[in-house]
Amino acid sequence: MVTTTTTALRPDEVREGLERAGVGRGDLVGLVLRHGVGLGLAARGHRWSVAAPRPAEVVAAVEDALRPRWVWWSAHETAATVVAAGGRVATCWDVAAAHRLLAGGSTADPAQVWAALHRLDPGSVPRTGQLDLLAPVAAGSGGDPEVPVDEAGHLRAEWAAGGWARTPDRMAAWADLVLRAHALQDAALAGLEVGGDPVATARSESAAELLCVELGRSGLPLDRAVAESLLTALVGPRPTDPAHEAALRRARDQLVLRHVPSTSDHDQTDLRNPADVRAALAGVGIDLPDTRSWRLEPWRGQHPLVDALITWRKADRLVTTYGYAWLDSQVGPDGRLRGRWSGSDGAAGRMSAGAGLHNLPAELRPAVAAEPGHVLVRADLGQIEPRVLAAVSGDPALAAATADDDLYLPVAHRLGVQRAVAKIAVLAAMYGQTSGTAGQALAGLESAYPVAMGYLGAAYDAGRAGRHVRTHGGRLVRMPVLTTAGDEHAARAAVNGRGRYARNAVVQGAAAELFKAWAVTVRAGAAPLGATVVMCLHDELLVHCPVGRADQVSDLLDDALQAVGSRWAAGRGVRFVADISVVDRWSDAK
DNA sequence: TTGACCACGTA
DNA sequence: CGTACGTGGTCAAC
Repeated sequence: MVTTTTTALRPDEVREGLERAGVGRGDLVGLVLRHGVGLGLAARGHRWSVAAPRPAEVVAAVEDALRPRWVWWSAHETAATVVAAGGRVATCWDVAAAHRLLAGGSTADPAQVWAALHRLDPGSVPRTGQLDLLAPVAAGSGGDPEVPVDEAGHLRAEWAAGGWARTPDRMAAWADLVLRAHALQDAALAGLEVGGDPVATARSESAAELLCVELGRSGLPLDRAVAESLLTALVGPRPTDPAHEAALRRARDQLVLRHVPSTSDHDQTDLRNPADVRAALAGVGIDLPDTRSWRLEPWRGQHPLVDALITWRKADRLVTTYGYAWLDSQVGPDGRLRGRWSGSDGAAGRMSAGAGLHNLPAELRPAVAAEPGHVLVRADLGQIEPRVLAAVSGDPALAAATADDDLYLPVAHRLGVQRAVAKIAVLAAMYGQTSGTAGQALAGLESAYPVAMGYLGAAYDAGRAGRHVRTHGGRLVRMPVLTTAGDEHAARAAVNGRGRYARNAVVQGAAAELFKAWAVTVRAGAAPLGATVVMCLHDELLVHCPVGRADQVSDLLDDALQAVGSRWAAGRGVRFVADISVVDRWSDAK
């Protein structure tokens, strides 16, 4: 292996070096960088270290000329610098994302990943305290501190804590390490036995992490004036100062409290305290185990307190979570709502987002609007979970049903039941519902779609037994270790709960993989159209684009789905459908 | 200050 | 006795 380390290269010299090493489109290039310092690169047995205050410019030069697959420890760390500088790269490998796929869970820092790839005990990963940071050289655990791997085979804590950027040689070595991590991950993923293609999943998940960085930076376009007027209509005027805010709050509370009988201590009733609310309800003869809205709903009209309370809850929710404070803190001066995006939070690997992006109440959605000269192209996957079940289980009968735009119609026909009954039964099967009216049709499902039901049953059994499961694309979903409570009944419920969790995870997780593959394919095709993905919501995509590109973006959304679907579920004969519409406001669609 | 619980919005 | 997430409220234990 030839190894060269050079410092103080210009961007074009770096590109030339990579070209001479034979790096072309899609070839792997390990990348680490630190803004204000420089970057390390590694490819094909070579390493480079570049002193550059704006390393993103070097990345951009290489991207434009060579379009490699960038390999980084994590997009959130490395790509953030590139994206912040306005840069854009096409493809990548995110070691942290690949690790979460391989090993489950959410922790994926370099030292943990390295340990897992070398089958070292995660608990033995060397850690550095603050004192060690002050004396970095002393923190090593044997051997040459300029070698990133210690004698036990772990990454050195001092390197992992940021010391990798201390010298040019270290940056080059750190870039070389990330390439080695990739090679081990690639081999491990290729060896998994699942229905899908784990290496392809890792690539898709990597791009999704990159998309998350971009989503966090670009944000969701919001019409501030509309948001402002919606809030005024829903929760009242904008408070002028804290005293005014408190007065408005007391006035809102009073609309409920006046219905609390004076026999009880209604001055003491705190509407935000469920125990107080429960006591107040008891005072008017309504004794409930809790005060959840669905529990209150049947009592609507029985006593004015209940009605006032339900109304108050809704408004208070909006004021506290999506009120003017939210608008002021989360929406930038450019009218963009920015949240922190995560590519695979939680167990099943769905995307998640902060700043209320994923639970924006329907009432506020009219405020999500395209900018002047632009439109939003909205697309949501139809009946995604049963279609995914057909794909991952390989059930030919259920796959045949996906030929229909409405999958529940052929299922209902086959079971000899109404569509509504069929739908409930299918959902019940996927989510593990045991109570309710699905019983009869559920039995029909077992005989009509034995492969699909067997797939769900196997996941359920694995979950109950505490065995981890893998999704179609290869994600490990870990089963929690149950705390052995003394109560026999509670223990049984916990075991069954874990079974439902696993049953749901293999469907929800696979759907998340398909969705992300779709989203990143759209991302790739959107760029040349001047379009950007601005929202991902489990089965729904919002793309912001110039008015004149709307038709092309619509086609892109459908084409991408067909391409991804046939690759992701090759040979399974499953059809995926999307409802696509061009709108000015998010709320205009459906 | 932190973690538990409640409650509720989205899929 | 469908699952998942994020957020913000109160309360009890620090």
